[in-house]
Amino acid sequence: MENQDLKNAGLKATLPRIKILSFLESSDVRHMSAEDVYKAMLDSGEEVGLATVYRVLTQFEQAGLVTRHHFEGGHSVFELNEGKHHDHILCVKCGRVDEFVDKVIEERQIRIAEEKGYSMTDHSLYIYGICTNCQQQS
Amino acid sequence: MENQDLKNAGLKATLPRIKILSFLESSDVRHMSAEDVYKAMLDSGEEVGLATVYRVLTQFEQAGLVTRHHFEGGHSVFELNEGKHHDHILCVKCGRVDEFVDKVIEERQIRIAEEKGYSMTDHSLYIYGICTNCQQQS
DNA sequence: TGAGAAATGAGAATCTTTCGCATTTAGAGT
DNA sequence: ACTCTAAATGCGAAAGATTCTCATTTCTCA
Repeated sequence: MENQDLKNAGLKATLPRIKILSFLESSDVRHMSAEDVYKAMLDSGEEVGLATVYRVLTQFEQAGLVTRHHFEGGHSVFELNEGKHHDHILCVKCGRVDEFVDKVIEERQIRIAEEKGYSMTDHSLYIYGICTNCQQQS
Repeated sequence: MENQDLKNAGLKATLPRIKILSFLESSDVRHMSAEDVYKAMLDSGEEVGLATVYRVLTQFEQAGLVTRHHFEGGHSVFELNEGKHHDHILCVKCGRVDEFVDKVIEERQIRIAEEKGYSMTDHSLYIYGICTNCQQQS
């Protein structure tokens, strides 16, 4: 039940939060902008303000329920955290997105932060390329 | 001479472009937002519009003279392309930026792209954290 | 069930970036 | 050097994303 997930995260179980969380969990699309979520709320007849969507997503991020990605074009997308951390590799032609995790890279990043005197809070790695399908076409 | 650099890049050698390029080349700060460049122009008494700064930086990017980075907070910074590739580690409190290169990570990335069937064209890696100075303050 | 704290909605505000258009300028040809 | 035309600029307006303000509503838990 979302109700409990929210409380565990230290958030009051309010209607907008429940609606948004359950929408994120039920959607097949994994990466959504705040606007996307807002529209989905309206479409399903819920009364939720855009400002609230932003607030809630930001809280979810801080609570570790979702991850925020800063893609090109100056807008962010949110992704539900299910399972473990991962990075992304995406096709510059068709937009396909795959995920991966690499222990070696994870470790090196921590090492680098240490060397530079930083206390690492987060990191983001995107590999851009052309996927198998698109290579065969051109 | 900037004049020739611009022509080589296929751009008319106009006053604003020359001013901006030579400013980028002479500054010790390597990462600057459009706003930073704009202010610098005003400070040195040049009459350049903010819109022009954006246009020029975008053209420079397309011409390969600078690289645009999408940092957190929804604003971009530009960096003059000199020398070799590198990644960035930045402080989420004060905005300080450091650079690094890690052979191991570079190699792993290529390997991962291969495994996933991608032909890698590019990649971006940002580590976020709190720098030495900011750790001591709070 | 009621009080107080926290959350929400709606629109205004902010911030970065882009557009539209009248005016100016670089650069090829004379 | 001089002129002409396309390209570039400056300015303010506009757009898009996100945040803020504050009056009103909703949770929580005693």
